[in-house]
Amino acid sequence: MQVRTRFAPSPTGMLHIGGVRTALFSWLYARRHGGVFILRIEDTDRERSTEEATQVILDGMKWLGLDADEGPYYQTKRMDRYREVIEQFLASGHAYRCYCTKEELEAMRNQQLAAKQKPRYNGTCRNRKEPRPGVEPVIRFKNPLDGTVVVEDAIHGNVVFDNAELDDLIIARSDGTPTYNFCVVVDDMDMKVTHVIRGDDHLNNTPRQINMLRALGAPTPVYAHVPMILGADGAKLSKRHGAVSVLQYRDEGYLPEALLNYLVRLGWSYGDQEIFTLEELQRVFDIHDVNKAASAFNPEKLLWLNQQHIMRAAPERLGKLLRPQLEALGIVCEDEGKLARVAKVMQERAKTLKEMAANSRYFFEDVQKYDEKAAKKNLTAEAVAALRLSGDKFAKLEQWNATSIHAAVAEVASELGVGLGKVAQPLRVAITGSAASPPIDVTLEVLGQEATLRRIECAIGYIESAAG
RNA sequence: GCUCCCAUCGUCUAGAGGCCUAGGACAUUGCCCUCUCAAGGCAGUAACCGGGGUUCGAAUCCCCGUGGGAGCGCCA
Repeated sequence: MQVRTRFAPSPTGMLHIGGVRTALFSWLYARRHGGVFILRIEDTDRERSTEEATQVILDGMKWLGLDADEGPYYQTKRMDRYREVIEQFLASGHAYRCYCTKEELEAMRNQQLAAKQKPRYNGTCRNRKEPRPGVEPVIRFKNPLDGTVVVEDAIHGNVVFDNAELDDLIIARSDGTPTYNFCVVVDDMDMKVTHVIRGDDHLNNTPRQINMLRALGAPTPVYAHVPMILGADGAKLSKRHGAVSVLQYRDEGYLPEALLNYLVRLGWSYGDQEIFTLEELQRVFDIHDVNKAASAFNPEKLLWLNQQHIMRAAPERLGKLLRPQLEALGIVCEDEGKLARVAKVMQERAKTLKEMAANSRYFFEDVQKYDEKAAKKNLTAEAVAALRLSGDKFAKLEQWNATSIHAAVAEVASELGVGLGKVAQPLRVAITGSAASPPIDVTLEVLGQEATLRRIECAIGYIESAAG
């Protein structure tokens, strides 16, 4: 039997990392088993669904590379089908019209709550024969009154629910529109979903869905209720830490494979391995190995993983991704070769592409302003000799590469009788404006001879004017 | 309130009764490497929620607490 999984977000809020992780698990499981991954947009709540949220889902999935084999399906386009099944339920006696008013329901609720009972519909209209004038009825599913439902969950094992705990849920509102739990059932059946992987906040909905599936004579899928993601403080995920659009991670300079790698390790592990490529994950991921407990989102580990993936990424690709980050800083560079060279020397010293861009300015524009502390320490009167001699030697270099530059710097140091640092640091500040950069030789190589000489002159001028 | 779920370092996790003096990773501290910043290497601090069982033996199995979470909508 072919595995068919689905990701079924509702576009009522922005797709965030919690949703992405369930999507990832579903996608991985389908890929691992050569199955089909379906994307379904659950937009039956027209009030709260937004075009923007739908677009974020689509763009986010695309950015992450979680490609769907089928869909996106939209529930709002399947209304005729839902009506058809409701009619079928009504005809078969699995559902009935309920004429209780919202006020009556509300009163019942309050009464039950006051009596410390679980609020449930009491079944008043279950056997009603005649309509009630003046009331547009809702349609309820006739849930079995006794017996138990066992949810066979791939993560939690068997979870048993008493039917007596369940009530007759509304499957169609008085305006005729179908409700969530019902639509899910019809969709999962029609789309032949074999594995329902979703957040464990849905575990309680599952027995109702199984009962409806049975009433339809449809097979029950394998369920896997994955634990939720908590905020860094252990509380519910909020905007402060992670409940933001996934696209924000792209804009902040995260690599999709890093975000995915981070999320997959939340509740899942494979020995002691921390860093995975997507190809590896597709090979080794198994939903049965997912933990039961919720886990807290840790931005620092995400940052570390992002850096690890940046270090492993191809410079050409990083260069392309660096470009928009630089543009956000007002730096335009169309030279892809140079962008790749910069990325190559910067890739093990940036946790995000955004940070890489911010620390790469000097490769693209002359130094506007020296870092105060760095200048005070390194752009001193004593440093002038080293700068001047370096400049002279650099000017004479015919081969401009790290090896020749390194040799020149070493010569300066030995001729002046000082350590390498006494030459490299002033150069670094002169060239980059700061005390931190890749090794001075590769930095200068990427920068180019002309700009190097210009900036050395500039720094000497700065020192002399500061002294005078 | 009722039902369901969950519980190992600060965080993510390994752990399927003896391999546990509880392992790895992030973070943190120190050291090494070093032209700076990183990266990397080495070392350190740090956990089985509590109580009862079962067993020769429990982080692992059972029960009861406690704590956290979810659901109980004409929301999804």
